Amino acid sequence: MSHNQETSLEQLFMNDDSLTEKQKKILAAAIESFSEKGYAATSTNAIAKKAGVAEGTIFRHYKTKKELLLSITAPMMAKMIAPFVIMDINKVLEHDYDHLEDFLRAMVKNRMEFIKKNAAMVKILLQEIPFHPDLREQFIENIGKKVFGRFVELVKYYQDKGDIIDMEPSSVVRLIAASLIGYVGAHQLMSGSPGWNSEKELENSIHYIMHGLKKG
Amino acid sequence: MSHNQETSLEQLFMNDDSLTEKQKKILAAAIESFSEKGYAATSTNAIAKKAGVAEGTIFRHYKTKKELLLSITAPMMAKMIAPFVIMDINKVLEHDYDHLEDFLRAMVKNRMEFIKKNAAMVKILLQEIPFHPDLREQFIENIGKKVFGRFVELVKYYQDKGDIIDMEPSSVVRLIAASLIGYVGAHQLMSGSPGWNSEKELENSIHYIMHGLKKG
Amino acid sequence: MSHNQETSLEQLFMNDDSLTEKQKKILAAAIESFSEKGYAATSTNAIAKKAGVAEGTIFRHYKTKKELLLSITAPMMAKMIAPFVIMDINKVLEHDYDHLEDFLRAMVKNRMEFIKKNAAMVKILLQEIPFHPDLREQFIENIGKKVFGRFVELVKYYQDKGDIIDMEPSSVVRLIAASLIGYVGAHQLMSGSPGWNSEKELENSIHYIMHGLKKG
Amino acid sequence: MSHNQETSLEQLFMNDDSLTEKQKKILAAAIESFSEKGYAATSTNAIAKKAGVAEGTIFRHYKTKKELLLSITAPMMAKMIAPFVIMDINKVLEHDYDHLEDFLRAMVKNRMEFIKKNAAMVKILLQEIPFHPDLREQFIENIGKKVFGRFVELVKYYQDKGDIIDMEPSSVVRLIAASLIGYVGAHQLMSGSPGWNSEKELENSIHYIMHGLKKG
DNA sequence: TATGAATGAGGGTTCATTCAT
DNA sequence: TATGAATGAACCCTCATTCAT
Repeated sequence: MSHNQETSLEQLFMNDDSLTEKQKKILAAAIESFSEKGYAATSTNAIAKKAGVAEGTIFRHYKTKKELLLSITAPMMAKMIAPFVIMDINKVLEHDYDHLEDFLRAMVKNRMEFIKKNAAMVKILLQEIPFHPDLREQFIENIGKKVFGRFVELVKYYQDKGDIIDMEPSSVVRLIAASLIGYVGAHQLMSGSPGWNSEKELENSIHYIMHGLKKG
Repeated sequence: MSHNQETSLEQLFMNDDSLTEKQKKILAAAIESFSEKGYAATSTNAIAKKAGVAEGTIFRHYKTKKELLLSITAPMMAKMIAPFVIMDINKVLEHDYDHLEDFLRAMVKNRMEFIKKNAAMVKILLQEIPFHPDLREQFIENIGKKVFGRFVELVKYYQDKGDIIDMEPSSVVRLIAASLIGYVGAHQLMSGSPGWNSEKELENSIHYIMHGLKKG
Repeated sequence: MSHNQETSLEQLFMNDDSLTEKQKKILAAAIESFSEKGYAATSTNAIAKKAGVAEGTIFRHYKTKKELLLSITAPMMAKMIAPFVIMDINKVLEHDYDHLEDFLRAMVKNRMEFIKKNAAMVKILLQEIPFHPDLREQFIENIGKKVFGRFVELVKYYQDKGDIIDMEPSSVVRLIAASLIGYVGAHQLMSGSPGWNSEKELENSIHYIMHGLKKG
Repeated sequence: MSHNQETSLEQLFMNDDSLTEKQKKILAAAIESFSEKGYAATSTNAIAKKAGVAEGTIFRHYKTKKELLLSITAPMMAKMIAPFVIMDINKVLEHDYDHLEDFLRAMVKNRMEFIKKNAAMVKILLQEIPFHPDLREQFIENIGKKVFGRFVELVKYYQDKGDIIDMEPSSVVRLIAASLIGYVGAHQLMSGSPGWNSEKELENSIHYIMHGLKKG
C-alpha cells in the first residue's frame, strides 16, 4: 500500500510486447470512445477510424465488440484490486499502520492515484456495469468478494482494537467506498471549474470518513 | 420535508389526462427498457412492442427517441428537487427540526422514499448523464445550482449554531450526497441478496453521515 | 384567341363555391409544395401543415395523394387547351388573322399570359409528366391529339396559302412548341437576374419562330 | 466537333478500373431506376435488388442516396460540355466550318449522338434539376457559364461575318438550345410510335434553326 | 365536415461481423 | 497480419392512409 509510482494501465497496454502496434492503437481508441460516448453508442467503425486501422483488423484481434470491451475492463479490474490481493494483512497491520487513519489515508491516496491515472478506464467500468450482467458479476466477484473480504478483515481488526465503531464491517467498507467514489465523481464533474480544490476536497473526504467511523 | 405519501412519478404519468392511453404505455415501456438496457441499447421497435403499440405511434408523440428520454428525465428532475425548492428554510429550521440530525434523518427518509418509488427513473437519470451533455447541464443547473444552494444555506445555519464541523458548506453537502447515493447504489446492486438489510443499512448510513460531520 | 383577361386557374379554384374553405387552402398548399419540391418529395403531412388543416381532412376530399395531384393537373390541362378547343377555325382564319404571323403572335401572347398566371401549375405538370404514365397519357390525349390536331389544321391552311414552309405540319407544331416552352423555361430560370429582359426575349422568340418557318 | 465515336458515359463507368464490379452494377441500376421513376420515387432498396447487391453495399460506396445521384450527374455534365470546353474556337472557325450551317449541323449531330447514347442519364439530369438547387447551380455554372460563353463567341463571329441575324448572341444560343432540347424531348415521348421519324425530325429541326437565325 | 391519434410498411442509413485477397 | 468490400439485420424515423370521435 505504498505510494510508489505505478504505471497506468494504458501505459501497460502500450508496453505490452504481445500486442501489435495496431492493437495498441485500437485499445487506445476504444478506451477514449467508450469513455466518452459509452459502449453501445460507439461503433466499431468509429474506433477503426480513430485508430487509423481497417475495421476488419479489430475483429482479427477481438472476436466481437464485446470482447474488446472486456479486454479493457478485465485487466482494469485486476489492476484495481491488485494491491489488496497481494497485501499481507498481518504485516500490514502490525508494522505499517498503527492507526486506522494512517492506513485509510494511505489507501485512499494510493487508489486515488490509480483512479486519476486510469480515469477513462474507470469511467468505462462504472458506466457499463449497469448494462452488462457479466461485467457486473465479474465486478462483484472481484471487488465484492475478494477486496471486500480483505477489507472486512481489516475493519474487524481495527474494531477489535477498539479504534472504530462496531458497525457491520461490510457496511463500514461500503460507506468508505461511497465517499471515495463520490469524491472521484465530483472531481470528474467539477475538475477545472474555479471553485474546485481537489486536494482540499480529498482531505475533507478523508476527515469525514474517519469521523464517520469513530467509536461512540 | 414531511413523510406524507407522494405518488410516484410514473403514477403521475398514468393519471395525466393530457396523455393518451397509448402514450402512457409507451412511457411505461420506455422507462422499463431504458433502465434495464440503457438508452442507446434500447430500440424504439422494442419499446413499441413492449407497449403494444405501433412503432410510428411513438414518433407521433415524441419527435425523436431523444425527446422520449427527456420527457422522462425532465419531470423526474423537477419532482426530485421539488421538496427543496418549495421548502421555507426559516420555518424548517426554527420550528421543525431543532437538531440537524432530525432534519437529515427526515430528509433522507423522504428522498429515499421518492427514490424507492421511482427507482427505474432515477436509474435512467444516473445511467444516462455521462452520455448526454444536455442532460448533464440540466442536472447541474437543477441539482447543482438550485438544490445545492439551499443545502449550503442549511448547512451554514447549523454550522453557525455550532452543531457541525466548520468545513466548506459545499463539501459537506457533497459528502452527504455521496453517502446517500452510495446507499441507493448498494441497494440496487444488493437488494434481494441474503446479506442485505436495507433498513439497517440506511440507519448505518445516517449514523455515518452524522458522525462524519461532527464538530471537532 | 383574344387578349382578354382570363383569371388564373388558382383563382378559379378560389372562387369555386363547390369547394370548402379548407379544400381551397389544401389546393393552394399542394400547388406550392408540388411545384417547389415535386410530388414524390412532398408529404401529405407537409401539405396539411402549410394549409393549416388536419392531415385527415386532405383524405376526406381526395381519396389518395395521387388524386390530389390529378385534381390540380386535370383542370390545368383543360384550361390550357380550352382556347384551342373552342376556337372556330374557319372563322379564325378568314376573319381574324390574315397573316400567320399575326395569329402566332396572338396565340403566343395569349398562352404566355396563361402560363405566367399559372406558372406553378404548369411547372407541376411538366415536372411530373415523366413520372406518371397516366398523366403522360392524359397529356398526349389532350395536348397531343386535340390541340395538336387543331394546330395541324391551321398550319396546313397557311401552308396551302403558301405562307409557310412545306414541312410536315406536325413537325411545324412541335418546333413552335419547343421554342415557346424554351422561352418559359428560360424565364423561370433567369427571371429576376439583371441580364434578362422578358419582353425582348419573347419578341426574339417569335421572330425566330416566324423565320424558322418561312417558305424557301 | 468531329463525328468520331465516343463511348457512352455508362460504358465509361463500366470500364473504370477504380470501380468495383458491384459498384458498376449499382450505378447501372441507379441510372435505370432514376431515369424511369425519378430520384425521389426510387428506393435504395429497389436499386440494391436490381443491382443484385446488399443494400448496405450502396452506402459503402456512396455516403448518401444524394451522393449516388451526383456521382451520376456530375460526370454526365462534364462529358456533356467537354467538346465545347476543349474546342479551339479560332481553329474551328477558320478551318473546319466555313459556314455556320456546317458547324451547327456538325454540333447538333455530335451532341445528338451523345444524348442518344446517354439518354437515360440526360433524362435524369433534366428531370431532377427542378428539385435540387445544388444540381441547378452546378448546371448553370457549367452549361450556363462555360458552354454558353463559348457559343456566344461563336455566334458573334458569325454575326460579324454577316451570316446570321443581329439578335443578342445569348438569345440566339438559347433559341438553338430550346429547339434541340425540344427535339430530344419529343424523341423520348414519341420514339417507337409509328408517326415518328427521328432522322427526318432532326433535319427539320436543323432547317428550322437555320432559317430562324437567317439575316433580315 | 373535420379532426388527429393510430397504423405498419417502407424510407435512408448504420451496424457488427465475415471473408477473399 | 491486415485489409476493406460485402453483408443483411436492425436502426430511427416518415409515409400515406384509416377511423373513431
